[in-house]
Amino acid sequence: MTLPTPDPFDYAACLAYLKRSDKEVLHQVVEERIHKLIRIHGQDYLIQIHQEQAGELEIVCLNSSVPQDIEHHILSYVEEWLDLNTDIKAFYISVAAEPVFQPLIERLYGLRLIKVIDLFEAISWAIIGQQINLPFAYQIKQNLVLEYGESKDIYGHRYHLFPHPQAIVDASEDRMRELKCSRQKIKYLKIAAKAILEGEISKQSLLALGYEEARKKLISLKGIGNWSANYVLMRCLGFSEGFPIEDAGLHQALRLNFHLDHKPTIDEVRSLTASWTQWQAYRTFYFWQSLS
DNA sequence: ATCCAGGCTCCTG
DNA sequence: CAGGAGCATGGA
Repeated sequence: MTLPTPDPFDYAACLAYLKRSDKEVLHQVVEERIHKLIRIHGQDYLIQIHQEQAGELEIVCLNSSVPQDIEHHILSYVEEWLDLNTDIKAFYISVAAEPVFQPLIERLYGLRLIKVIDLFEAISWAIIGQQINLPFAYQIKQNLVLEYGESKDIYGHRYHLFPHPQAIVDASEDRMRELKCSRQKIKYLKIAAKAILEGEISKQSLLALGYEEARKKLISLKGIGNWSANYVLMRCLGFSEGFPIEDAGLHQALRLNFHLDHKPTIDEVRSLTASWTQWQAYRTFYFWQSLS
């Protein structure tokens, strides 16, 4: 299968983002090729993504043949994952008058906002990441995936899916504590898992609500505050207004790019980002990338 | 050692 | 309603 890529699109920048933790177990990058196990209609496909030539991605399924009617599901998955349908030139135009973005755009030109497709994974990742450093968050996520996620052995390598919500609902608290989740995180993860199982929230229903109502709906879950809600809105649901303004990484990036001598207070953050009235998600993502 | 991490809830005054 | 404690662990 081949997938045409939009202009601009920087495959190397995607790879750099996807490779940012060696504790990532839900995909791997091997010699410029991305490998990921995805489940479609209960069937597992190990897909490999590679850019053979500019302007298109080659997608191969490594573990089975792909039925005709599944092909477009896989292509849609990759399109959404790598955010190929967003007009990022419009983003560049929108920030053209703001000097702080010029070096970022130059350096990250063609970088797209990599998504987390699965809603439960996105919410869980937000909960896991609350108030701890990123390496530790990756450690916890890896622990949970290895303990509760389904996996498949293919050609001598083990590929994992993020845990199904039911597996987290059923999980013992003691075991989750051993896997480095705090008592709070355990409670919040179980609440989110239950909400998804019971259909109280779903990707489709949140998308239909629109940004502001979806934000409120997410915050109505215990353990999901403004930061987590906006994180999910930007990384999973694709809302361009998604803006986790309380984010510690964003604050560091603001300090760096605005050459401040201290980490900005929340009021200073609001002031520095007062002009961010559109493309908040991409602005945040590019600021995050400026740190690495 | 002390402080801060891709925060949130709950409790105070 | 603003402000602060507590949560839990790891890295700088």
